[in-house]
Amino acid sequence: MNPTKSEKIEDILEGLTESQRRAVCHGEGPLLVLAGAGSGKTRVIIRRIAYLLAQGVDPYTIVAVTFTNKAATEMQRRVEALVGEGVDVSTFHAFCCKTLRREISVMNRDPGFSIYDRRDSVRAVRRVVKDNDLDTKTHKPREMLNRISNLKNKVVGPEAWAEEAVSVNDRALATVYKGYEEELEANNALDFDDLLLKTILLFREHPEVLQKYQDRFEHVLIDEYQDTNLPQHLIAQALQGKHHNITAVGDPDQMIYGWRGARLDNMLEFEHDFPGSTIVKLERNYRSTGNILRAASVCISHNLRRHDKQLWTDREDGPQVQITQHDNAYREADFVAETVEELIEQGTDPGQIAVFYRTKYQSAPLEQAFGSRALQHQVVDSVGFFDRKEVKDLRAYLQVLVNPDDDEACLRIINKPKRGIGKRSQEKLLRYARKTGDSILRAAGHAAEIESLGPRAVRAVTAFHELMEEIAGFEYETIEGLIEKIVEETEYLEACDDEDRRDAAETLSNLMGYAGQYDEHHPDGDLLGFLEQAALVSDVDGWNAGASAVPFMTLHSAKGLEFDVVFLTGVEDHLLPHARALDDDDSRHELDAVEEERRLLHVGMTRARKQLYLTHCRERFSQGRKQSVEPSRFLDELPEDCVQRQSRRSFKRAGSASGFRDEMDRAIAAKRKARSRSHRKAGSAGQKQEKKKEKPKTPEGVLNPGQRVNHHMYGEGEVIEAELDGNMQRVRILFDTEGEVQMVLPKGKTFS
DNA sequence: TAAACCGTTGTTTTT
DNA sequence: CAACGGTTTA
Repeated sequence: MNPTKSEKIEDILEGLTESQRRAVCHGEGPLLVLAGAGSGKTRVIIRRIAYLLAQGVDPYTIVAVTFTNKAATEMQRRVEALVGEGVDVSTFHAFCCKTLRREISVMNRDPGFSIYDRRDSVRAVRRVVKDNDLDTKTHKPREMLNRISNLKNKVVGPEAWAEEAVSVNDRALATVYKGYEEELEANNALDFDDLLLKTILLFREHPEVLQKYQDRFEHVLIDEYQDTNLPQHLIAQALQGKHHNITAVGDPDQMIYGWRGARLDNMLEFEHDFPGSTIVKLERNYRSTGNILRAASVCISHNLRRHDKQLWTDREDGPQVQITQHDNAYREADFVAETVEELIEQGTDPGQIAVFYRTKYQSAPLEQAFGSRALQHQVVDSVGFFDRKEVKDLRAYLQVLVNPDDDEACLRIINKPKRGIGKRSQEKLLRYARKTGDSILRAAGHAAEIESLGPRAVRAVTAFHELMEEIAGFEYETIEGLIEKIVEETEYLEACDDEDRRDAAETLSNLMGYAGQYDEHHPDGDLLGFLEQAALVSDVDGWNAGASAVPFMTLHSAKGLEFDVVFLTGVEDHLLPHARALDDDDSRHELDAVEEERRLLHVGMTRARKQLYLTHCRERFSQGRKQSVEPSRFLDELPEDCVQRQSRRSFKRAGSASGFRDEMDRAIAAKRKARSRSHRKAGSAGQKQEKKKEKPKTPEGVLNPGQRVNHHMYGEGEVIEAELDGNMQRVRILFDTEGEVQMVLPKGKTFS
């Protein structure tokens, strides 16, 4: 057509192999790309979108789906860089959310719906269980929600389940399921599963709506197809129903969300579900060195339920995979920090090193070890941030503004900060609201008419209602500004304990910062959009990949990423594979569960380009007790020629009960020393400390505000703030030349 | 009847 | 080790 077109297409195909090209240039009809780890699958999707656009396809007719928002923005950015125009890329949940906001009114639901996270859902289920006079001990809300979620993932609604339920337990579940759905509807809320499910129902019950989308989407592209569940598969199927141009990319060996309903069958039966499909296999790995790739391939080859696939590389062998054993998690963390320090000194960019673990709580010792060496790191855990109580409180205020029917949110904030509306009054309010069919907020407006409320409660509830009216009337330019106003108006911070206030203030200022970013990037965004984004974040979304800091993340979050150097910690039985995968009381088969854990390890290993470290401990604290642990059974399966095994255990000195000296020992010793010193100095001060509530503001003899320090990297500076946090002290130091730095040190440790 | 207190519980991974 | 639920206190 025009002269730049063929140039563009040449650019787009540049550097691609034959099979990658076949996928990128595929014409009409369904396409399945079976792409092994590191075989360039994301690249293939991006180039394929770019290729379609270069062919003159209207971006509006393309829908692309990724696993996380982060991957979505990244994909959009990279397509734009190639072709100069982007397409809309989102996650399944975000896509469904957008669609429902537009269309849900045909199902007689309000488009301003709230999105409930797991915690909100558990609370709702608990209320339903109680309302039905069921015992929360025998009918645990968490478990019931899990079962409900599983049913939703199988597209089994409450009515269908009620027909199937025979046993007492199952019938109770049917009751709760139905009640939970009613509760959601009354609150005008959808849970995560509903975003998918209601979209399916929308398409099923309103063919005219479905047709609109089928007409529109000439091309449907989906990444990480191995982790899609049944509802997602059905949505994909529905969307491609007219043009049949679906591209699904994935790797069955990287399916790690089976517990969330991911179905390998979506890929394995792709040809059946999408007649006339083409399959392209990508088996060449461009990412990892030979040793890493071979070790990972051998690892995954131990899975029985698997189609054989041989990944190959022509890259050099590189260093062997290092497997090290340590005494405990602190020494393990110390080893990681020490090695990272060496790597950085040798010129490795900290952002090209990553630390993975199976469970989030494993991050604590690592943070400590990195903090004490002043190594820049970031714990990738956005969801954790949005789970903080201050953040959830403020979000609930905003949520009630947007959706006054949301009783869950309203109950959360009705007495936060404390304003004299206790449990009893809340119950009365709730009962009244149920009776009249009003929301809690509306009921609060008629507090005086509720006979059971005493005069004091009536005053408190009315005051709350007036406060909410006031907030609803706020004029605001930015969401950041709105949050600030709410914090002021509610005197939220003033009501916090002295001890918590600093933390709360910091959390809220982070929230405002986040809101500020939203304001900036979404000039015409609204509160609804902000809340939606906050509700649908994934952990990695908050990771600043450009920062020169070592990311710490779970193996699940690591999917789709790659780094030069990878540390995989806690490779122990009961952690990886996790204990929950080893006991078979679950409905899922034990073998399946263990194989999923093996895939998880495989995902972690294949993230590494050049160097891979697998670490495990002899002992680990779990449930507050020290327990001896065994190396992961998976480690035995690795081929000896690719790995180097090493014990990094400390030897106990003869005659000494505490032979090895690690950070903990040193910290304890320093603390003892400090205490005895303060005993001498302040006489009874030490005894006071033994009493219940006398938390010392700053640790004795360690770092105190005002103190001058000298750090081996940052030089001289002054301590601004120091506070104890469990076994660590968090300090803020203003360095003379380097500016303000926050770090976490083991209790009792100074660095000069 | 609100709020502080205490014991028990259950602890993977996440859109 | 936290969050929740029940119990005591004021």
